[in-house]
Amino acid sequence: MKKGKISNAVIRRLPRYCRYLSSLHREGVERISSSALGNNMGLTASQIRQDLSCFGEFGQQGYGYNVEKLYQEVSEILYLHKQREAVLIGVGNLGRALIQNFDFSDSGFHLGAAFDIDPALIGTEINGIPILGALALENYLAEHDVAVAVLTLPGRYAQGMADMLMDKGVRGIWNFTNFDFEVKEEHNDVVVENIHFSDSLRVLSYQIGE
Amino acid sequence: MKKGKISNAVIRRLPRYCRYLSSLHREGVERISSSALGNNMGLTASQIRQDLSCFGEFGQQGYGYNVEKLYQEVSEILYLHKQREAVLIGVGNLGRALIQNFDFSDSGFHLGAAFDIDPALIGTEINGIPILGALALENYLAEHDVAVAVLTLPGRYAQGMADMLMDKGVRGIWNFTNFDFEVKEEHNDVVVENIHFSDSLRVLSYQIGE
DNA sequence: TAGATTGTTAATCGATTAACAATC
DNA sequence: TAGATTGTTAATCGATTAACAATC
Repeated sequence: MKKGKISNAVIRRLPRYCRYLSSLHREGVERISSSALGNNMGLTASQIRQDLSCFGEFGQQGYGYNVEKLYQEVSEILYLHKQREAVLIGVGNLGRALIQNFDFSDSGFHLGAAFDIDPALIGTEINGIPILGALALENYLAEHDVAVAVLTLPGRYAQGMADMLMDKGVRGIWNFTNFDFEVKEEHNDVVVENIHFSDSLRVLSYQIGE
Repeated sequence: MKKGKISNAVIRRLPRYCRYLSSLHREGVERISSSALGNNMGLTASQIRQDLSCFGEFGQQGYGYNVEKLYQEVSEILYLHKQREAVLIGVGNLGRALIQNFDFSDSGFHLGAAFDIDPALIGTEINGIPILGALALENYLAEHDVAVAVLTLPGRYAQGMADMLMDKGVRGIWNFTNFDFEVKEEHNDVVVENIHFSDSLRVLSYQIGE
């Protein structure tokens, strides 16, 4: 798996490849050409070959790609087979939805604990995940190698929480608050992935018009 | 507000401009130059001026942009002042989270009703929004001019539901299922905006590595 | 072998950045 | 007026598409 500098555009397509390949595999499809996959996904064959060639040579002339093998390759490129530690901060409706319905292990993470300030929640479990008090967080971070924190707390707490998490060595933040927090110079190796619901709906609003 | 063909890259930045301008306005900032805004947002001054010039001339030489005015302009470009009708389909954890916590009117929509198949939910209200039975949906769509449907149901129902919605004239679908449904040729004017949680976390997974 | 399809190099297209005359 | 900053045109950079020799 060679890696030069992979462009963001390519990286964002990888999870889609993953999903399509997985669904082809489930349907029992054994092999697929770049052009067939392109038709499926609304991409050009060229683009798919170009994308994949960033990471290696996974196909065979005259044959195409073995679906299962390519799926495995892309999964590994994305590190989906790992089990890095994650915590979730803010057990409101959205936090609870993620704890109950989202499969973290599918994306290479193990959700070890969730944190909240509500005394009624602290000490309980949801879907087998312990809910701990916010005061226990720093200690938890010191004792566990937490790679990623999921931020599902009210936006006004996002900056302070993010600062603390980064100071404590968290390497990635999956941010669901509607706030783009600042990342200090010293933490510019921390990866932030934002899911801004309202930005998404506003793009839809623009496109619908009227 | 002139509009040629606006690129997707530009459109996706508009909601961010909106958020930053709104926060500047709240902080009492009256005017801002493209370079100052660029520093704020991590963009170049050129890019900001280029982006805005797609829609008109909102600045003034030697002065910059009036924050409040520009905010209003961008809001209008995004149609945030409208109140188009929306429905939500699938009142699980995520659906409930959106109904309770998400401000649709902030993005130019009014959430008129939510739909589910759970008899325990049907007939109740959440946050003032009536929860109706799935069987009532077609009738509801016939009687209301529903612009957008929010899909928060299990992925296996996404395709069937999307087909029905598009047949009934819905113009946009905000898709939270982890499934990219097909859009029939006859509906290629329907706008689909996907929020794929797992794609997002997998990008984070890739970037974190190890 | 002939047909299919890859990986890669070259060509094109589009988006970002730089430069600058216009002007507040 | 002098300084600042716009909107826009031109230059650059990067990403997508096309072409094709290599080869299964």
